[in-house]
Amino acid sequence: MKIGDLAKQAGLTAYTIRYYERIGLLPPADRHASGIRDYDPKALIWIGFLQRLKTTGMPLRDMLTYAALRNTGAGSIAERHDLLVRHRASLCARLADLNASLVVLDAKIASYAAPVERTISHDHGPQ
Amino acid sequence: MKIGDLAKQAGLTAYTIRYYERIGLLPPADRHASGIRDYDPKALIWIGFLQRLKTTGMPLRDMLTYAALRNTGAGSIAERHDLLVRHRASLCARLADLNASLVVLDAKIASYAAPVERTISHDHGPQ
DNA sequence: GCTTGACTTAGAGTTCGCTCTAACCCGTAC
DNA sequence: GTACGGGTTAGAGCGAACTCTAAGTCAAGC
Repeated sequence: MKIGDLAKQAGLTAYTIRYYERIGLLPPADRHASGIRDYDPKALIWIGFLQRLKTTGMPLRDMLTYAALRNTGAGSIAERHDLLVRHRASLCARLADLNASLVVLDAKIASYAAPVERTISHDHGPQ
Repeated sequence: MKIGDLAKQAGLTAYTIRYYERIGLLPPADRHASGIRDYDPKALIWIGFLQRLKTTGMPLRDMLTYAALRNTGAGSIAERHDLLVRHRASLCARLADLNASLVVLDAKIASYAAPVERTISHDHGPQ
């Protein structure tokens, strides 16, 4: 699987994949004789997980930490577990924050909705 | 109220407040005779709302649109309402996405938790 | 009357996460 | 055998949202 195919399937660009490899987020890919990167479809699973971490707001440097631990093998499982638990906590905090913001937003929308009707009936209404 | 006080109360820096004024997110502040910005405490309410929009992922340029509408007065209420409704939808989408990610994260954590216990009992456990 | 510290401005610098360019190579189809 | 559509590299550029610097002004306290 060439980099272009992997990129398409992952919803990334080839630039991004090379960038991830460069900073160490993806392991160096196997190469064809001519130097072209040749990916195992399993790479998609790892990339998918990275995308999850990303959408939940984890910065690349923390993903790097996680990736580095992963490369050290089973001995780092406890540390990886802890890292994810900490990330889970920050995700929950953000969820709570966003839910609170949703309430504020709804209140604001409601406060606009009523006056809009009044304005319409004053300015353009049937009477 | 000087810019430093406002900054402290809003949890921003004076740099950020001047930046917001420069790009049009905050109205030009009143000035002392000597040119120093003199804020009405009401500015805090507006800044607080901007921070809500920010934490819910609205980019500054959309806040600028909203601020510009607000400056045109009551005639823009319907538009402001629509802008917030659209933002609400994107917030809900993000909440759904994050909740889904939380499930994935929990699964991953669970998959680590079991092996960790096994590892502990093999390597350092009482038996 | 001088120091201190907060203010002013324009504009440069920083961080993050890409995104692209330039210059090159290489295998396949026609 | 050549054009094309990929691939390769190092490194520059970008957009967002600040963050800070430089050079200067000014008011209050000692």
